[in-house]
Amino acid sequence: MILTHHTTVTKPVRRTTNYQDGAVRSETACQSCRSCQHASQCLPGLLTPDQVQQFERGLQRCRSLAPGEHLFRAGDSVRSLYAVQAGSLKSYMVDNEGREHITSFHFCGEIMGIDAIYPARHPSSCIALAVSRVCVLPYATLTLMAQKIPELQTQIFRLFSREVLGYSALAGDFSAEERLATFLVMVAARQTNTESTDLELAMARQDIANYLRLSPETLSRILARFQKKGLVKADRKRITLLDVEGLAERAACMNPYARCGRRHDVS
Amino acid sequence: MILTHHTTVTKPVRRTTNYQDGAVRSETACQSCRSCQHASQCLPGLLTPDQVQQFERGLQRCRSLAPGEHLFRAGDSVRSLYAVQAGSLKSYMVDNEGREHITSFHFCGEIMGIDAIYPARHPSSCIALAVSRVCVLPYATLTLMAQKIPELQTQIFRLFSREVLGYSALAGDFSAEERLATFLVMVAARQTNTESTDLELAMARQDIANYLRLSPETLSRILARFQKKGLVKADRKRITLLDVEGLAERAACMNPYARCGRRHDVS
DNA sequence: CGCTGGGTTGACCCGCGTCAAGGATGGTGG
DNA sequence: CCACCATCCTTGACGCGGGTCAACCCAGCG
Repeated sequence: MILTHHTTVTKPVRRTTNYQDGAVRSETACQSCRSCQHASQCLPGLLTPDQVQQFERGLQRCRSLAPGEHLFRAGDSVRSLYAVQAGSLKSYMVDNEGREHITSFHFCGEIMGIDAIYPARHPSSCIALAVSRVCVLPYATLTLMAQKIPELQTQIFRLFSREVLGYSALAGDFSAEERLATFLVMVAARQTNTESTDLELAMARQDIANYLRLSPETLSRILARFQKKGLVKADRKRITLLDVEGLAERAACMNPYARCGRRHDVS
Repeated sequence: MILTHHTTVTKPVRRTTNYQDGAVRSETACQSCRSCQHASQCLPGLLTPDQVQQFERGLQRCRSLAPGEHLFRAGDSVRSLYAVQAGSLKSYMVDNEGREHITSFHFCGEIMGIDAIYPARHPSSCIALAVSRVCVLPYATLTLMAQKIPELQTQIFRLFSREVLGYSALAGDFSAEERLATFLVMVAARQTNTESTDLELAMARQDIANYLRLSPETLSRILARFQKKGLVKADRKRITLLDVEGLAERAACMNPYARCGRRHDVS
């Protein structure tokens, strides 16, 4: 599965717009959800073809980003949520010590900006890791449509829930090895349209380490250990999961995308 | 601010119901949202009095829980979400090593069960820390009402967003001291109806430590350190924040409930 | 070529966990 | 009312996992 800019990012009629903030952004007419291979994991996931059409009428714009380009920055007011159509991005916050904390990565079919709704401002910044394209989902339009299309509302709830779930998987007190294993298994599970265990990660080791609360050195060492044990094969940004079962074991089964679902009791 | 069972938990007409699973639960007619002091932080937050009345008609039941009683368990299917009306609860997951991981605490006015929507089963268990009462929000009813009352839908989105926000605050790579400071400041901020910095925590040190990914011993030591520095006064479960400003500094300003909102840029 | 920036590896060290002992508190029964 | 016990919390001694620092490697690129 390809996550980097090698993903087919077709570029339809482009126009540039001058925004209030002085930025010049490249936006294009929106791709049809019906032709989008990630639609089933995304907002239109539960909609009938008619409803998809109705949904699409509300979405006018997409936005293309170069690697390193910001989609939004912490402090920006929320006009829109965004869905990843191609490429991948990361959200991060900078604390008052100046340290960067990556809070999540965003892959195809995932929604960005959910954390901004409550405070009405983006608490985190979002930046493209590779050439990416995102669907712009004006928040006002989105809520209106969710009002009219029950299945859309349902799917929004589901995707918000998925977001919460993603956080809780790595929130616990796990060892470095467990966190990395969880990360690998989860990223593989989040790939749409493929059961492939061949990951082409767009982010740098540094970013993965930061996200997993590890130093790059530790990440490197553990990856080497996994490789020695035959769990993965890592060649720069291409990581192949050779033993998903073994990784899932090490992940302490905290991957909510593949949760076993059995009951756990505690006194 | 009182978080334990000392909170006034009035007990209206009670009835017991035999459920499919064999459990006998104590449920009572629902308290009116209009008489609930946490309503403004909760689902009815944005509703007009008329809409609140409409909303209340959809909610029939409350449920009372004794300390240590489960509201739901991991693996249960989702019939309802829940709102905390009195008391406090914790959500936890047990990994396949048998270790418990507390994913969040729930205080008055907060919604529980959000993480269960996507997988349609509860990934986590939820247990009362003190005598508590929760409003039962049948999921089907809730979505229907959100369809009819736009402001309710908006508030649901906001509260889901708040949930995401809560996770991201502690997700980063922070020191033990920073995490504890963040926790204290956030818990204080989450108290409804009071600006008090006097917390009566319902959970044991053990639980706080687990939630913060610390050993109880480390938690104890850091609390002692904070006390020595005059930041807090801790007497068993009663913790008084003496220097919120100083705590917020140490929290690395990652408290999303009191976020400064200034722009942070990274290369 | 040499430069640059990311990735890896090794040596060392520190923060926090672990283990163990010793309080404090509260519940229970006599 | 006190004796007893269980549970929770605190404190100290020590060890380990993972961070830090530094050197080196390696690919890509001008």
